Amino acid sequence: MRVHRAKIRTMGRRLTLSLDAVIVAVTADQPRILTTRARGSELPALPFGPLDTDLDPTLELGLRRWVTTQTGHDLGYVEQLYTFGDRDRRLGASGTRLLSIAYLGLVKEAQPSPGAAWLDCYEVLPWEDRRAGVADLVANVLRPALARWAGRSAARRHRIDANFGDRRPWDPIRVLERYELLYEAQLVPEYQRDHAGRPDAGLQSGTELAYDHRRIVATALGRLRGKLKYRPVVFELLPETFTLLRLQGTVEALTGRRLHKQNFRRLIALGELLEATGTLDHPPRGRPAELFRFRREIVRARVY
Amino acid sequence: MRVHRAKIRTMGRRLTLSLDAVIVAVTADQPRILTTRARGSELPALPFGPLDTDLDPTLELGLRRWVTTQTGHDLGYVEQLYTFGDRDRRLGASGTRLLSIAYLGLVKEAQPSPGAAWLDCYEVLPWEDRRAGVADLVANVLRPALARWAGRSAARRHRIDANFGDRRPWDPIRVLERYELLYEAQLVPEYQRDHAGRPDAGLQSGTELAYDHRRIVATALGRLRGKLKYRPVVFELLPETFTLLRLQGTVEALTGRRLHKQNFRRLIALGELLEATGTLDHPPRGRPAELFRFRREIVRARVY
DNA sequence: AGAACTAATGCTCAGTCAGAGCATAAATGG
DNA sequence: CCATTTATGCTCTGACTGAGCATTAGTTCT
Repeated sequence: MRVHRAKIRTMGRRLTLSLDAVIVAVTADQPRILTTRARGSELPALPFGPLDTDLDPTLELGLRRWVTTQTGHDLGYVEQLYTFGDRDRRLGASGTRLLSIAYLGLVKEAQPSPGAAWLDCYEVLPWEDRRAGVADLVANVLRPALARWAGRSAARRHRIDANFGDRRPWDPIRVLERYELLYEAQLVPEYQRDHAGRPDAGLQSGTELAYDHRRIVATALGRLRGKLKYRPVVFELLPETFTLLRLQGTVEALTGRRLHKQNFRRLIALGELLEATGTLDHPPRGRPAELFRFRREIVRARVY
Repeated sequence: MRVHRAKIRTMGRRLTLSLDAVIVAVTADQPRILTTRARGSELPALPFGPLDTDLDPTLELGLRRWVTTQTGHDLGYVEQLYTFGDRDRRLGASGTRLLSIAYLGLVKEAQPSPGAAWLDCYEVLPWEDRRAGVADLVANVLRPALARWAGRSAARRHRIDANFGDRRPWDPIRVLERYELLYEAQLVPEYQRDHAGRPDAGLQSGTELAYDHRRIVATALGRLRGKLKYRPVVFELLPETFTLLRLQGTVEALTGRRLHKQNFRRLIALGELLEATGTLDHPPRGRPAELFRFRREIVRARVY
């Protein structure tokens, strides 16, 4: 099979087109993303593939095709995220300008795939996990560093307060905004983009990804958190049957927040999206929980 | 100035890259979009321009550049919408495959521009305007036609009910879903895409746009309606000072729904986004209203 | 000046929903 | 039987929303 890699040509200068994938799974109440070791780079990178103009009638089908062939994963839910095309984006050290159409894909299981590895989402964006309260990283590292960056600027202080302050309720959706603030404050470096300087030495603000892939992951997480509220996409990440606790744990993993158990169940009961199977799940200890199934036939608005 | 049009080349086959713009203004409580008469086509089309890989460091700046030079409009708020790249998308009758990165742009005034014309948004998507209740078009034309299309299919009936039924509350956000349902039911034709047949003769379901531009407009309207809820983007469409009624009228124009006047003002009063100017607006008749100003310095969540 | 008109503005009330907590039931292993 | 673990039922409160009633403040017409 001959794959036709799309190339963009501009008066002799070339652009390369790629379909990037943020493939998300949740294992043991921990969101993970699929990464590859790009050749040449020591940093993990998102998997990407070319658009084959002959094989792929649509962009999304192109993405599904190469993800299936390259990683063996079958994407359930797929959604286009954003198209990245800044001039700084290049493939190699002196490669062509790179245009990436990024997609979010959800998969059920976290089987390891050859040449790829699952990376904990909150290793990449540690400040986004608030399940155990405000992370130490935020309180002890990021806030002081941000305050240093802000100096006397009222605008900067205000922005920091809006994004990382304790006074306002923390909005899980605003992943990208928080990331961009940290980026501007030079606390999260990006390949080829941090002309303004390297981050503070010794400042460990999460695992770095190749290129601007951490930014893409931030976009994906924000979008996914937004979708959760009004679309039943969690079930794409869960097996056929599951307990309510596991469902709650998965939602918590994605939103990065703890939920009130009883209220969560109340919400579930109100929407009629689940049906009990009658079977029980037997954990090593404690009272067994009933297994539920997602009623795919009901596609209703307002889920969670 | 030499403009470098980006071309995508794939093993000899070319793709063309374009930056499409849905430029929205609101005049007299009516949302409008900027359209051009594309050469060769008798249908109005969205304006689009090339990415100049030399001039444009980012895609968004590329869009801003050509919109400013071609239409004379200065875009305030700009947001990337979606990248369209289906195989069927072509420029001319036998042109190259077209990859379009679509943007939404908001402008304050609706000055006419040379070679372009403002087109009423609800001429393109008439079923989206519910300010005067459910439009006649929906009740008398679309619903019967959809029912005919559904036949005995329970799934289709269910989808119709979810999108155009009266039983559920109508969700302004879901513009694209409604459009896609109508498209599948062959009630809104798309250039080069409606292989399955032309729409019912005599069925007037809004003004047709060239290519799949009506779909892009639907994407834009849905996104804009979504943004309104949690970002103060309305003010990009309003002059420096405005009355509360005008603000409400603009929001109503965009969401396609009437709002309760007193409740709207209550909401405005709660968020502290506006400040009174002390000046009064003197309409031809009736009590004058106070003019307000958007406090740009406050960028808070949850607005209107 | 007074009436008619237009729109701004103030206030209340009921319903819905989210957050938080109290209490109890059911199953398991020791 | 008891401790442990988790499921499950129920209540209370405050915030917000949708809807309506009532009044006020300017303008224009007569």
